[in-house]
Amino acid sequence: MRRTKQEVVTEFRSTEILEAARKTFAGKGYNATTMDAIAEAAGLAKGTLYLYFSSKRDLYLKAFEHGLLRMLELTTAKMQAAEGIQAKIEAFVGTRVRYAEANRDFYKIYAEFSNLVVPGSINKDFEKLYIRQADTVAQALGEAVDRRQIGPLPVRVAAFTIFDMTRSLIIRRLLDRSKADIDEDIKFLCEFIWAGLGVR
Amino acid sequence: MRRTKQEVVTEFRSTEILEAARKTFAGKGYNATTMDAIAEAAGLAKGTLYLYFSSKRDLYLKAFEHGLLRMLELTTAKMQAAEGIQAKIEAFVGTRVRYAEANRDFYKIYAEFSNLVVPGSINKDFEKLYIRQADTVAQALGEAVDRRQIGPLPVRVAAFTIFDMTRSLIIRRLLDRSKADIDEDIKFLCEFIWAGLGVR
Amino acid sequence: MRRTKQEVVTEFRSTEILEAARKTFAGKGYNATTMDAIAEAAGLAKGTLYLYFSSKRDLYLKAFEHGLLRMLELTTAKMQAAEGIQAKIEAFVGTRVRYAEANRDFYKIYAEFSNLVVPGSINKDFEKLYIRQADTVAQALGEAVDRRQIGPLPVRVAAFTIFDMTRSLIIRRLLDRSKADIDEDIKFLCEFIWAGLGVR
Amino acid sequence: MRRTKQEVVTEFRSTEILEAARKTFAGKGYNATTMDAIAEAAGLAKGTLYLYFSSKRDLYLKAFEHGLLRMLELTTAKMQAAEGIQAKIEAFVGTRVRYAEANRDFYKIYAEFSNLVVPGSINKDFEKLYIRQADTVAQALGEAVDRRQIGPLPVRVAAFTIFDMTRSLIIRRLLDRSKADIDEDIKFLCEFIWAGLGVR
DNA sequence: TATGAATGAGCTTTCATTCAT
DNA sequence: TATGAATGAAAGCTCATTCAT
Repeated sequence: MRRTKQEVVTEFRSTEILEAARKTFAGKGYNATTMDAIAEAAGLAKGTLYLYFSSKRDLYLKAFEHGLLRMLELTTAKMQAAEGIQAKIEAFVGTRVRYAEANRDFYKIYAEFSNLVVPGSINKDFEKLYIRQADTVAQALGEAVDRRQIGPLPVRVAAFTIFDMTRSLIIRRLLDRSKADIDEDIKFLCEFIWAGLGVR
Repeated sequence: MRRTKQEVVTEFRSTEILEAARKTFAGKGYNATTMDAIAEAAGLAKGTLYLYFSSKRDLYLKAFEHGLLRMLELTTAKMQAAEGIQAKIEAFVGTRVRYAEANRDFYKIYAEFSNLVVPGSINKDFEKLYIRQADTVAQALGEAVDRRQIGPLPVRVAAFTIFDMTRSLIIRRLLDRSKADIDEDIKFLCEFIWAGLGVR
Repeated sequence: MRRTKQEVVTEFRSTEILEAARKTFAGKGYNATTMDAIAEAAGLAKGTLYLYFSSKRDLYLKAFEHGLLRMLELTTAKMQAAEGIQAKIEAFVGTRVRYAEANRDFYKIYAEFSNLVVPGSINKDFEKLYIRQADTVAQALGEAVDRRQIGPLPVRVAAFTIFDMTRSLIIRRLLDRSKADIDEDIKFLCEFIWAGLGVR
Repeated sequence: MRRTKQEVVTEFRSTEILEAARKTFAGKGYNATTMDAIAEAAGLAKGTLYLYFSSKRDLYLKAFEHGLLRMLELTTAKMQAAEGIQAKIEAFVGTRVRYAEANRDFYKIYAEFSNLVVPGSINKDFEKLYIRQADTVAQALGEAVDRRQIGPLPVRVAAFTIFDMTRSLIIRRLLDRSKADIDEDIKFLCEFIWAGLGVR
């Protein structure tokens, strides 16, 4: 029982730090963010960060992981709840765009590395997550093909495409390049995707 | 005439340095690349770099600019040569994907900052270029709408979408996430886009 | 109480660094002194200096400021204690020459910039101090004139002259150009000044 | 004869460079002046400077030496022409203050190092010149004492004092600390000195 | 557990000097 | 003689990480 208490405290601290890290990284980007800045944002001493995270890189990854997993879960849940491939795609796009909109800090972190071509230590960790996320779409598409809801198509390629289109929309919105209403943007993208798939 | 000789030498050195910079930046990314590394790659002393470029940032931008402008020109040329919106889109996608494939170094540099959400001094320089590139598509779409070749649609949003989809494909290929043949990938994307636009 | 302990340690470090800086600057001059050299003299790492002082310029100024203020205070105090303009001038000259003699390191730093004609960022900081110091003499002279202790004279010009003569003597001694006893030098200068003033 | 022609050309170039160096050093000070800047001011290539002067330091010294020697000659000549110690002192002060006023560039260079206490390579070269200049006054004072024109006094100390007072006045004027007319300033100083000497 | 002072490798940039032309 | 491209040592400053308290 006492052990649990320990854990609770530890988790509380961790969360606190991750929150501060998220904000700071989102505001300035990975390189321009200093451990000092994160520590200050967390109201802790710099050394304390190292009690909970082994390095800046680790902290960055963890700060990002939490939000990513939540987005993943949310997306999966909504997609499962949806009936039919069209609804599932709408669920995928809509959930993600809205989640990013509601968690701009998180997504800014994500965006910074999400299509970094340069190999780097951080980069590798993202690869798996990327695949995993795209796979949720691939699976749905595969099922739809099996059920003859849509014609045959290269499932993985299509999934990647849909995934990337969604991410691009999100980034466009984050950069204020889109002045449209969020629902409009989502609607346009979904129809675009749907039409794109339909032809096959 | 003598002046010209000077210029030739200068341009040669510049090109040499840009080449080295391109490779080094592409291999390690902006932050992890040191001026030392570039100098070594160019077979020159570090100080020499500063005779041709005023700062690391400048060198980075220039290394990238050349390739970007060529890609832009190439794209524009091919699009103008193409008849009809479908052919134009194919020209856009095909030219860019092939160019990136043939100039992986260049595109890796480009990718690093192309969707950086974090505000930074370098970032701003990219904004204009991004817009300019997407506009080539927007223009073509606009004309096509005017000529009733395609139905009415939000031209700018569609242009951004097409632009982003192309970039995403390129990055996917750069990251070896796509195992498909390049022509296949292009074909799939073009059809997807075309179908996506057609629905409207 | 704990806070105080902190402060004591911080002040100790600061003093330590200032001491090292003073010696190094005095030995080599501002430009030839490197932060590395100061760090080594202080027995600390280079980065540590920046925990206490924001820049080389800041460190220089602070190293110099302390001594200057003490000299200023001392001079003012001794002048106030003295009765009559002659005694006040003697106090001014004597205090300063003796203080400089006892704090050669400090004065060497001071001398480097004390009459720098070339405009520079550091230079400006000295201008005010110069004026302030000369004004202590100007005030005393003004009072003496009011009280008819000395005849009418251009108070500010005279003050600057006295101030500069004192500084020149100090520098002469610092450069070992004077072989005379310190009291002799002071006596000669005071009589010279006094006679110079008397004529008017 | 041909040799002479050579020399003339060489001297012409030297003078040209010295002129440029003088201006540049005067404007920015020794450290902030780059060889590039001097070369540009001289309308020559950087490498050319090294054909005439062995180093930056050498150039600096030479740029300064010329003006100093002229000032020395002028001072000596005027002093010799003057009758009586009072007139000689007036000649000394007046000549120098006016020369400095007419050659601000030169004097700014001079001032930068004229009372630099920090030992440095440049510094030593100044020592001899300083002594030599002060000695012109010492000599005149010595003669005056011998001829009973003034009472006995420590000749060297007095000479240094007069020399330094003159320099201080010049610097004060260069720094715009004096708003007085040049003749007024000279007159005040001469009277001050004369009275100072007279008492003995 | 929490601290934050201390570290020092590493960064970009400058510039006096050299030397092949 | 004149050039100016090339050099490379050296500078000031930053910051992730450590560790004694």
